[in-house]
Amino acid sequence: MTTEGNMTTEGSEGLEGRPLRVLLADDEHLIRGALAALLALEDDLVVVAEAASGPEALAMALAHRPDVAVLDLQMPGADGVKVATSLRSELPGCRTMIVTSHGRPGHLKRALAAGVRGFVPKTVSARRLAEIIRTVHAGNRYVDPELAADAISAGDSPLTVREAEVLELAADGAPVAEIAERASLSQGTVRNYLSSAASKIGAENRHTAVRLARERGWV
Amino acid sequence: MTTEGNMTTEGSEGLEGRPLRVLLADDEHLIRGALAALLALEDDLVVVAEAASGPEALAMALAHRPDVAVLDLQMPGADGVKVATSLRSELPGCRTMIVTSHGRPGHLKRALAAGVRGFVPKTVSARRLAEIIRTVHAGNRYVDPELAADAISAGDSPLTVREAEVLELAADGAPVAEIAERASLSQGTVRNYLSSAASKIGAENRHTAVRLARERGWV
DNA sequence: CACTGCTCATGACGTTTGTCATGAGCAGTG
DNA sequence: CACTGCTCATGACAAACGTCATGAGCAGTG
Repeated sequence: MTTEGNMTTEGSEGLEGRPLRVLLADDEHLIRGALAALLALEDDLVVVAEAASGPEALAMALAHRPDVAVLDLQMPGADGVKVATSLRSELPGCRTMIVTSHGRPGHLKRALAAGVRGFVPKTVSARRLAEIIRTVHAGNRYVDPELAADAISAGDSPLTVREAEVLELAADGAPVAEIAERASLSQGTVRNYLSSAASKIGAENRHTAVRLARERGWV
Repeated sequence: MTTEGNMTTEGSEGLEGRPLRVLLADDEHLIRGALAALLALEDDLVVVAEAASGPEALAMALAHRPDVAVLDLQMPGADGVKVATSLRSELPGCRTMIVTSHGRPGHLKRALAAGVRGFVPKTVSARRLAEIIRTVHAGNRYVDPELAADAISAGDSPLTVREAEVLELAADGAPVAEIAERASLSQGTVRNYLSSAASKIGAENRHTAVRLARERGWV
């Protein structure tokens, strides 16, 4: 029922002698395999490589030189954006796009800065994903409207580099002393950064500040 | 390599006139659709319903009366375990199983207590998932070995009811005063509970305590 | 060059936590 | 019934934390 039949519309991109080569990177076997199966139904697409981690995705990309790399945002080793950044320099001809489960606004900015040309949540249908892959391959960009709206409403991070850095070190609930050591800063400085970051974010303490910054993709 | 070839052993369940009816619930369209496509390849399985949220899963189950409900752990509305609990009473003939992305040990216990008969991470292959669906339908249980090992090593929660309760209220970084108010306790009592919980868990402060308790599924 | 903003630091202050001792009331168990 | 363990509370003390004022060095901008 879910698979509407327009199987007849084959080779819409015209380059029938050279199908669009896709790399699939996602740490969840089940999803990756399922995705590969669905994309295989599109006859102008061919999945030439699969990867389950960031580094593996990179290696596979270099080995198989796909046209488009579809990267999961959260993967062990290196996340999708990091992989995209590496690919940009090491395999410039390869377009990159990110798929994500729970899209935080900030990641979109990071992704676009990394040269990613597509950014979609996993709530899209496979049919649509295939379309977007073609769009991206054609050199255009595609960003999920809802994700884009979120990113705009979340706005830019008001945090300075160090503030964000220190806040991130505070993420696991470590005491100031430990943060100071890990950041090679004095405890006083750490407290100052934490304090200003929290007040900028509008949080009462650093822990809620961390949470809010996470939600807005500022860390 | 992972797919050992026993394709020839078809119809192993014998009931060829009555294929195994499956309900699929996952909030991610892409994954759900892909999964449905993959399961459709197994000729003794048929996906009779799909749902994108907890309540929808419940409604769909009651409407289509599947043999097995495959539920994602994290869904909007009500999580997989809650749906399983409801199904247990409202549709006793339906076996339930949970698939999860990032399996926390504690969920397994909750799931088993809710009468769930299968618990697998999304890292399994579709072939294996199909096998497990059959296993579950046959009345047996299947729990991913790695997840089971994690659950065992994480052990039982050492926290008392109130300790866990207060810890949960502390989850979003709220100050003690707010926790006390929300729990209708004195601030001193809250601090005591927080303190004892943290020391039981082995954390230096309540924030890491919350994090660790979360990881172990104790909250 | 003056100006602004980020970085890093110190010292001081009051508040919030974590920790400990102590005790009362109230289940459930042997 | 004695015992144990959970619940809730209070008070007190030290340590950790948040906040503010202040200042030096250093990059980038107009």
